Amino acid sequence: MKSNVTMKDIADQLGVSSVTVSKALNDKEGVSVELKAKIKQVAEGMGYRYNTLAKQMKEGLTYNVGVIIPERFTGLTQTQSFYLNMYQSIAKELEKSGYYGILHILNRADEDKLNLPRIYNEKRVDAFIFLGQINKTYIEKLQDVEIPKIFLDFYDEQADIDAVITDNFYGAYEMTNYLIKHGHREIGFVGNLYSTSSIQDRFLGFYKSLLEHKIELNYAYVIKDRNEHGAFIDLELPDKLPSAFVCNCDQVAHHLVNKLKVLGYRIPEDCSIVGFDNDIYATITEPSLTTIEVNIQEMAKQTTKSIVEKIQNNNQSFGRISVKGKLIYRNSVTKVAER
Amino acid sequence: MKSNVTMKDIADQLGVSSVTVSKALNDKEGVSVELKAKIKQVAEGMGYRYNTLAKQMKEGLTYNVGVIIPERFTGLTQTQSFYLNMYQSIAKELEKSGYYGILHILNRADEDKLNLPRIYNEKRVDAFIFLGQINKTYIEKLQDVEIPKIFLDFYDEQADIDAVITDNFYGAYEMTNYLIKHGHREIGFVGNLYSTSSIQDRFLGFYKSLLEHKIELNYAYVIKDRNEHGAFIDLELPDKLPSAFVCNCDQVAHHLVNKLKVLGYRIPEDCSIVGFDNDIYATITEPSLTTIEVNIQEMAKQTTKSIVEKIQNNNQSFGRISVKGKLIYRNSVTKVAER
DNA sequence: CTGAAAGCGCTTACAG
DNA sequence: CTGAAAGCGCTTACAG
Repeated sequence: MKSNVTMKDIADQLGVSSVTVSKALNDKEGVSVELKAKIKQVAEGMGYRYNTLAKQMKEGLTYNVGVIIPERFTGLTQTQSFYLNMYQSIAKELEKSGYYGILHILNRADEDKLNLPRIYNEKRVDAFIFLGQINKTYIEKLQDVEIPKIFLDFYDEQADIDAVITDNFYGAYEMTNYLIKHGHREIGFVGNLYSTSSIQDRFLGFYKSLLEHKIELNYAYVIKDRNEHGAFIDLELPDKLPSAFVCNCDQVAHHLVNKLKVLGYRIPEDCSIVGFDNDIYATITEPSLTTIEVNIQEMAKQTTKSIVEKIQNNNQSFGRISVKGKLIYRNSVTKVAER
Repeated sequence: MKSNVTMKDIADQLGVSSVTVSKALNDKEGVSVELKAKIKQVAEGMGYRYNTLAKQMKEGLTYNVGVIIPERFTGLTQTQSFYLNMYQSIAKELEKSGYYGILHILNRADEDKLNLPRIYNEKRVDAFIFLGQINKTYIEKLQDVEIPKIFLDFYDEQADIDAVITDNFYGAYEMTNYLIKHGHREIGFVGNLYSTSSIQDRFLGFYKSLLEHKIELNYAYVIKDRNEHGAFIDLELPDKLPSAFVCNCDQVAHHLVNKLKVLGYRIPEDCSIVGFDNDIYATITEPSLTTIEVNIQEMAKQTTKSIVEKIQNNNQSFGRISVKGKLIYRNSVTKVAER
């Protein structure tokens, strides 16, 4: 069980050349069936482990993909398991294709100073997946990056970079339709419209539903949930509450429900509330939240498929892929009360 | 900005040798200050990126560490962000030392069939961190693995493999002391004693506290929380409730609180309950849970430091490192009621 | 201070 | 079917 057994060692053992050993172990043409079997058997016996580095060097490919998550989405504060779950799914999918995902947390300083990850400068990865919205200026800086890259869970219209996103627009649209079907006409939205493209699109889907139903958008009902750094802020409620709120995510819906309960409102009797994401906050909220489930696995699958294709086919562009979510019906919505 | 600029290209550009370029870029001795500056400048100008593969191959080291998490700890079911958080901390720490963490989810089939991860057979990693308890037989199989390895968050007495764990024993001991100080004499424990070493140690810390206070252990108060596959089961409560329960983790404490509330008990007035981990379940439970905070960052730091040392110093052994947790006081404990 | 030579462990043409 | 030669992009002695 020596650790540094090479093909040459196996070759010497059998009195053949290392070329033949290479062919045999890789199941390539040009080795007799018997010799191939013999070689494999000896390799096994000698405890041979294939040295990927040599192949990588020959090809100039690492078979690693960098997955970059901005630090602000990863705080050790309980939340955001969404991104880690996504990373996990990606790691699994990549492995199926013979690739490996290297996680890099992009800290705020590097993001501000436009420092590219070291894994890039050391040629440790063949491509990048950016998971979670990054700064505008950093996105511009990415023009310099000469390997394939994909945005995941956000996109940028300026930069011509392929993206895989959840169908935020349609999800919020469907959700709002659902509320309207329940008689709601005064519906608020909770989220900072200038924070991320996801929130923006969810807002626009919400707005589209209002437009279709000829319901006027009341900006007094649009409530900011976070500051420009993405940190949650205290929710400022309007004097008069709408009969329902569409929240841009479950966590904020959770905050809102708790805040309203403290103020003496009953949910959903006095106010219906819906979330987005179907993360842990959807089920721990009392009442449990009607929400949109993001299809993490499908998103990971699409992302992996696309990035592998880009690596193998000359970085071809595919544009933007929207992965549909699914409406999950729970207990935070009721028919609008007669007033 | 050609992508495949090599040291040779830089050398040719300047009419020097690639050896000199190598020395200059690595800040080694033997290049004049002016030439070094010149070389660095030209490298920058040509968009040179260092090719780590060549160095890796020369050294026979990848500077990658495999982090293995058994699948059962990662289910996409909301929970277990603990392990992913730990992985994230490890990835960060490794990067500080010039290493990168490759996540591999060990699925049940591979675990049962004793298949070693492909990253091992392809020599893609220099060492392994096993995060979360694995099968006994798989642990035995690890004897064959000829690179450094560490167990994280569990250990095995048979296998002589170094481990970093949270101080389960002392944490539960302290917690139980705390309950006893509040007048509790009838205290239950919730957890399957045969499931993991963590649960066992927490139980034993709990038991030590009872012994020290001359309180008899009542097995009717020891409640199983999961089956042998680690899946949670329905909690079977004793006919007469103790005045307090030490739960082996926050999630189970959360279940227990909810179950007792449904049965009409008030927490903590009728029964005090404490958890372990200080994960999201500790704060979402109503009342919030008094618990032990596991120091994820410190554990990640110790693990990384140890594994890097093992890689660099001939796999030297360091035994077992216990990282102390911290008692977090919340609202799920009260003085025992007079009966 | 500078560089020619050899080598890390494979694979890819190409020749026999 | 089998193998000698060259090369992937560096670094490490060693010589000048």
